[in-house]
Amino acid sequence: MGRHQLYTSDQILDAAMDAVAIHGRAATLAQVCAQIGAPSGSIYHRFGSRDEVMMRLWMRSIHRFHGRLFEVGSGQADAGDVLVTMAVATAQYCRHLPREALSMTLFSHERLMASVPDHLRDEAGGINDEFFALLLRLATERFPHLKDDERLLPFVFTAVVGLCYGLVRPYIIDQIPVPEWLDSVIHDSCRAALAVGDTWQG
Amino acid sequence: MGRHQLYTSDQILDAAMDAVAIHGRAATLAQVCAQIGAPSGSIYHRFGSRDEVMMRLWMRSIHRFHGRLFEVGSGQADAGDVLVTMAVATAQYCRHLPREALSMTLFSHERLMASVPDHLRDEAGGINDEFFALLLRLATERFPHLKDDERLLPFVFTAVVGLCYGLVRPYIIDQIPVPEWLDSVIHDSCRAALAVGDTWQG
DNA sequence: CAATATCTAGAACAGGAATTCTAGAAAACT
DNA sequence: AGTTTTCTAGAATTCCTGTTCTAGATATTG
Repeated sequence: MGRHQLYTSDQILDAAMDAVAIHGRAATLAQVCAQIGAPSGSIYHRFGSRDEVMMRLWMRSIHRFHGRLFEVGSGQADAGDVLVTMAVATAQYCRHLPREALSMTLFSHERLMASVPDHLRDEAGGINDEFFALLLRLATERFPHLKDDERLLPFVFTAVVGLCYGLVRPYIIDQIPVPEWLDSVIHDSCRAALAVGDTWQG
Repeated sequence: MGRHQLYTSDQILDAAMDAVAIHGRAATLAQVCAQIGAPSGSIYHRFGSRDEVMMRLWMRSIHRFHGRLFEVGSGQADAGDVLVTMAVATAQYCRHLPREALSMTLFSHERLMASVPDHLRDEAGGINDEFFALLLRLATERFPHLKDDERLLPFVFTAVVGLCYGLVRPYIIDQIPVPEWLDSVIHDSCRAALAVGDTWQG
């Protein structure tokens, strides 16, 4: 019942993604509106605030990205190989979907939780849970001797996601194509980074 | 002649650095003023605009950082070792001076040049020149077979600065201490990243 | 000491952004 | 058809920020 939506939520988020690509992370709601040709009222009817629009965009990008990582990370190969493959896949994902990747750079998870609308706090806070669970499984398989070491998850996250994301980020921000040769750099440096864990005492 | 400065330019930039640490990169001039207890007029008497304050802060941080890298990079050791040492030194610099490091994240060099006050354009545009010259010297020494390859500088910059900076960045942004173990991760992964260049055709 | 230059002080101004509000259009339901 | 619900439309409002402006304080110069 009721009138059909002229602009779906996803279309609005797409517009926000475009606006961010053009005007940077400080993109204005007016700029989002201009991007899709919608009046501000329609957007406020769907989202509670500008912050919520940006937050929803960020969360959608993270979810899609995690979806891709799950595809890669669910393989049955050796855990070490899977981890390296995930790192390379991250680079490829960013190369193919640069605007999605750009949207992921909107917030840092920490600073985010400081100023979230309440009704999004839980959802935003737990956004990494599933992914971290997968990562922890692979990590303990790869580094059984660090099973109870609290550095394990931060370490593996850094070596796989952090390293790759850090290398790709400048290209994403400046909207320059991610060069192909970066893949082999990521592959080798990720493998080397993981190998550091082999020298640690359990 | 004239009255003494109650607030030096450096003090104002320090205040801006604090404001950014507290309120993020969108910190307001009013927040900068509050940080040092100065009225806006005093700041506008020294700097032409808010953008110029932030730009000057960014440039000061970059210069100080480059100064540190020059100390490390001017050693007489093997070029490959020097490059790896520079990467590790970057991490250590960020650990010891996290607010300086945070100020460096204010802009990307690309997006910067889009909206610089004219009288700062030259200075801002050439800020990396000296450092790139050093890097190019080390790069050609380490990879003589890539002397005329245009990928050389981007590649080495990525493997040394980009990789390290990418790994450290999340800690800097979230103002979490950079863990000690990151140094060995950076050391090994930087070395591995550089080794990729050995496989390239000149 | 007068004159001048430099800086501090903070009120006043202008513009823009987020948000709210009211009216109206379009579909679904009875 | 009439009623209700959901959404569009965009003008109006409020708040806040960057910037300007004028007055006054403090040092230097002759």
